[in-house]
Amino acid sequence: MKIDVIKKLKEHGLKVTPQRVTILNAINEYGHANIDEIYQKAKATHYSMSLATVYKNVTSLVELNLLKELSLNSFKSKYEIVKEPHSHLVCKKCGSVEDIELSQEIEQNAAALASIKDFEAQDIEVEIYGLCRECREQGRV
Amino acid sequence: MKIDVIKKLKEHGLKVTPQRVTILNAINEYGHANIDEIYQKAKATHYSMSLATVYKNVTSLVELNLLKELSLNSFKSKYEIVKEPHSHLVCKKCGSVEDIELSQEIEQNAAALASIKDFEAQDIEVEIYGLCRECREQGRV
DNA sequence: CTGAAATTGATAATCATTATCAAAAGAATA
DNA sequence: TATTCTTTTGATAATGATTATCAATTTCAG
Ligand SMILES: [Mn+2]
Ligand SMILES: [Mn+2]
Ligand SMILES: [Zn+2]
Ligand SMILES: [Zn+2]
Repeated sequence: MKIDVIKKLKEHGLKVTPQRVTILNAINEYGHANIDEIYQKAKATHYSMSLATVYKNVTSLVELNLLKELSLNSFKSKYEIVKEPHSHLVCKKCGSVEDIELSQEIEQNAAALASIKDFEAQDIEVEIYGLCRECREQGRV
Repeated sequence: MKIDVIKKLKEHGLKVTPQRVTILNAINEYGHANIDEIYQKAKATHYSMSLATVYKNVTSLVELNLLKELSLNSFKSKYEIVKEPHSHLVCKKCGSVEDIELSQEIEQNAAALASIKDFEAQDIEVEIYGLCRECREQGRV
């Protein structure tokens, strides 16, 4: 899936720097990537890329809601480009993350329960932890 | 809710030390607590408690599935005593965590979707992020 | 009770993230 | 295109969080 990164940056009032474009493209290629993965891939394209620049940009892009952070048990947070709401399959062994679309009933059920508790629900995170096919096949338990 | 901590420890083959008992009681009182909260409360009961001891015990208790870790966006992980599966309301402002019981449809829906992707689902995490009543009332946006 | 094995507390080492700041680059404007 | 103002970057220092180390202490099975 191709993303018009430059347009996205302008929409959010951020200057279009080659570093930012590279970082967003790196995340987009991975689908879901942690800071180190982003840094490594971005560095391959843009040699002078600094780790501090990756941190700073990822943080501000999350605040601007252009990136979404996935806080995972046992692994460093992964980041993805914000798109339609969806859920994730997370492998406990290798940490891989895959998108899935959970039915909308859940969102509704969740929103209803939240309001009963007088809680203003804003977004729902669903992560299914388990083992991916590759890890099961390789007997990595 | 009272928990028989000593019994739990023995069941999991861990030695019953006053530090462990204190740590588990601290978590139980909070319901959901991060490392620092556990440390502070435990220290109040057991003066010589070391932060390293809290880290070591929490880590091993999570591995033994006696504690569950909640990895949250923007806040340090919180820990809770493992009980029946349930979901959480997480306030983006104050970080408070409250239990809710989502319908079982979700578990089933999730398990079904996971198997389609050839993924062996083990446990599901649902966090609803938003604003708690207290934070809304105090106009903390 | 004893003694082997596990645990603890103190703290050093390591790893992750944020802060600092001078130099470089983006973009608005003339 | 040149000027200027502001943001961003890269290098690295500072801070914060977590893990490792290890001698002393404690648990608990026998
Ligand atoms: Mn995703
Ligand atoms: Mn809970
Ligand atoms: Zn895997
Ligand atoms: Zn709140």
